[in-house]
Amino acid sequence: MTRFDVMSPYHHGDLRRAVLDAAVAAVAEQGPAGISLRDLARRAGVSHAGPVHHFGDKAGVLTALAAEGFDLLADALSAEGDRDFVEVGVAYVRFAIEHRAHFEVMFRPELHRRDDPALAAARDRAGLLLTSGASSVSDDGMAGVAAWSLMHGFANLWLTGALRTEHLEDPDTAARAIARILFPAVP
Amino acid sequence: MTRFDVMSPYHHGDLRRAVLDAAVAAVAEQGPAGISLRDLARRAGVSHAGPVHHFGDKAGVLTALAAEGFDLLADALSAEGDRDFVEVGVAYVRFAIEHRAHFEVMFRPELHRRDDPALAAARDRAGLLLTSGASSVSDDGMAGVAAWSLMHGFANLWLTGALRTEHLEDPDTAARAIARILFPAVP
DNA sequence: CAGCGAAACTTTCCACTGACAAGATGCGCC
DNA sequence: GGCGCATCTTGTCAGTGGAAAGTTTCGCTG
Repeated sequence: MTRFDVMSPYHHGDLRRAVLDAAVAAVAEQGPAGISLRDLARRAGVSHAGPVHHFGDKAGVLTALAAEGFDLLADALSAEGDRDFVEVGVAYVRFAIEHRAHFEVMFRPELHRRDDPALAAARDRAGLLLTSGASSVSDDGMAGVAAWSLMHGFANLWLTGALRTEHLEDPDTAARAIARILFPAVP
Repeated sequence: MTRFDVMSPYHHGDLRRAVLDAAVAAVAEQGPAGISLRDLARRAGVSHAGPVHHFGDKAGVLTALAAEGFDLLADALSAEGDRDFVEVGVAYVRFAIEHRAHFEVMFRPELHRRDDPALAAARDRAGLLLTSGASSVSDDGMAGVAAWSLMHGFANLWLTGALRTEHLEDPDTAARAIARILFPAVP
């Protein structure tokens, strides 16, 4: 970030990335509903209309953030391979917690443009990895829906704090435990 | 609602209820993030500062809505009895879809005051019904967490539209199908 | 290397929102 | 009958999203 001494107020360098980073920080601090486009501009060090050029409007920022999130999720899932579904499920929960800001925006369709091409592509890529992992277990695809629902629900309940009353250890082992309830047979 | 001809602009009659009803309608139309306190006031037919007296601020409205939602959920769950967990799970999903506005606000802690007494009481009541239903199946309580996660995740994925690609019939039968995967033994 | 068009960012402006303060009204209670 | 207080209104202010128009710099063409 040597932009303050060498660059003029125009041409930030990589404003798009700076705004997305600022959005991650802002969402982590105050939730997806509390973010302000002008605050993102301030964090990035540009005027309040700077981000508009790259994203169009506020929904554009969150759309880009969601697309980036689905790409990161697909990376995290494919890194786990397709061998054990339990570990894929644990990776899903770990992603939701480590990339909380992305995850929260990804599943808020009212906050972004769900027909955005980049978003749709990233979402389809992650969706394929999710369903293919458990489709081999059953035939009608319901097992895949159940597996996704289980891990998605646990991640959501954990993030919203609904499970804090239970004496759960870390989310990793808890996620593994409930995944093993659904898929007890590990070859 | 005969207030327009008999009542003066002051003393609405039941403004608290009118604002909550307006909030349900507004959340259903544009999501929990898009609602405006002034719009709720307009829908209820009062000035823009009318609701403040009853709810304090915007978070107060959503807190009251969340508390009402947990009460409705507890009613729906206890109406199903505690005999078959599968049917309790189906009732959970049905509630999420039929009372979508309530459900979406209930699990957005950043939108309301989570330490509100009425909200905490309603949430604890519903939480007790949720965990007790499946705790008899297992011993360490993990089965209860798994059951809640499964139905909560399915409801969320259904509401966000993430499952629309699959050729699922109605949510009721789909929810029953995945609940039976987790609890195959129905006495 | 000059200049020209487009991209990147700024400034200005408007309608709307949340929150607060102060005022107006009418219900209930003595 | 009048007084206190809950209820609702009006007025105001800072902050926000978005659009329009202006300014500066990049990069390409000649």
